Amino acid sequence: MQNLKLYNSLSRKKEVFKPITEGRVGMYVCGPTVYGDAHLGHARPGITFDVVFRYLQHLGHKTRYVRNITDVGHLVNDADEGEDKIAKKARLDQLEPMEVVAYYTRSYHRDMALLNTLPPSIEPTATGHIIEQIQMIEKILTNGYAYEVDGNVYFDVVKYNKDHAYGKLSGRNIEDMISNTRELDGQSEKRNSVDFALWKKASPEHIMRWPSPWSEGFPGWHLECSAMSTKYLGKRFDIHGGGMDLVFPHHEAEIAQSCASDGHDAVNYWMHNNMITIHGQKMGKSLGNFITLSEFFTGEHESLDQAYNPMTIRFFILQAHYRSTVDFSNEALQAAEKGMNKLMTAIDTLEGITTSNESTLNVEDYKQKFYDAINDDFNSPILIAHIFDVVKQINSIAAGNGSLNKVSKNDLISLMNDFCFDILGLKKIESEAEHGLTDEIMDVVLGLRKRAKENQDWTAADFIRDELAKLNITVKDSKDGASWSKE
RNA sequence: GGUCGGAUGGCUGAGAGGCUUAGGCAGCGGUCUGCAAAACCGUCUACACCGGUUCGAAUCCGGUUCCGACCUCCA
Repeated sequence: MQNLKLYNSLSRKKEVFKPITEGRVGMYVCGPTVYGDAHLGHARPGITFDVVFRYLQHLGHKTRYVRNITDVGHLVNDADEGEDKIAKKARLDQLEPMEVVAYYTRSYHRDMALLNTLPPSIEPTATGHIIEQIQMIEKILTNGYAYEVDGNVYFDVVKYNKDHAYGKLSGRNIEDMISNTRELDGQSEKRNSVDFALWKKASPEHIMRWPSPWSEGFPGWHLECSAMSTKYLGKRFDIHGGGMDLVFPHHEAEIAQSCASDGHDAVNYWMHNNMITIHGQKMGKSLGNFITLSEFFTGEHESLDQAYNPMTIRFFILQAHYRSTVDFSNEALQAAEKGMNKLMTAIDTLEGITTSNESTLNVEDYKQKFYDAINDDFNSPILIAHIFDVVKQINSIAAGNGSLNKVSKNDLISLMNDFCFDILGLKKIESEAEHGLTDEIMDVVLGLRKRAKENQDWTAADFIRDELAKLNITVKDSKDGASWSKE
């Protein structure tokens, strides 16, 4: 049994992970608001928690991974009245709100699949859980931690803070917040500036609306995650994840809602991934400095020198620890691309190594190092460093400096498969458009070149290689003959 | 202003009191090769600044400067 430690944002310490129920893990991660194409920033939690999900399963935990799709409820700040982000986008595009939602949900799924993230076990939508949200509001009202004003329901943060600690996740105290929060128009009906909406009455022109005991309207910003995590994972569950930018107010509000409704915290471990930066600044929707994932995949963006394979993006993100920022640059991405190719080539090389009786490589040592790295709060950069030690060993052995016996070779293959493919979720970049005949044609071409070389006709041999290079086909000569690879 | 985090070699990114010169990319020298490519062997550049604690500090403490995140929607 492996001793997994993870950093809990709530305690600000690494803690040994212990599931509430032996052998089973519940994990909730905040998903996207589907009103635009996913950008590089969305890839971070997608990949971070994909590795968590994969590793928990690798350890034998039956894991339920819930990631929501927010298709209602977040308000745009520049609207006079709280206007729904998706409703606004819909009106701009002259579309039905659900049309916008469906379009961007598909786009998100496509990008996440290209990044080789496993689909979550359950992917609930906010609009599909209006009833659950209303029920939760009723419970909070009954418990006295919310109040209604003119069809709107607000969470009473000040009252809640008397009985529970509001702000414990983000390290804030309520007095500072009250004195620091500026008064905005239209908030006068709240008892305190720190209170937040659980239910909002829809203005006449507002498109997305549902009936409720208080008004025709829509649920507040933070409620969906509380309602849906409770529904699918229970009143107590193991891990809640999301981006660091959600710590306040979103996750703080979630804690308050759960506690106000059920009397205790719902989450045992809070995990937060850090941001991706560009020129040292957070890449984000509001700053407008984001590059979408599909732009990365096609290379169609003025800041990009080239197109990047989704696996390059994945590897790039995994080369940094999830709690550190990663700075985007073409240089960094190109370095990741080369490193990734080197790793994949070495895995192919390993399969082809001829075994001998002796083994100069101790697989168990590396196995232990691999597990130690991933167990230490998912330290993927350290894990990758160890993996590259193995890459070096593989290449050394292939070059004749060392040997591998049959058992070690098989162990090493399965170790590399487990960690590179199953846990880190990398996959080989499949060559595009296999026509079936390609291999045969290349055999003919390389056969011609071989004959030219035998005749010492270097001009012809180099011509063939150069022309193939123009098609992004690299020819490598070795003692056993020539091999080729695309891109 | 409040809360929190960061500053590491050409780039990127780990580490967190003494043996990691982490790792990747780039550079340099060599081996191999008809020449390349790949690979192998070897190798250079580092811990923002100033004090302090310690036998010993990139790592702990205090201060300084700079940067970032959150406090409005954000992954």
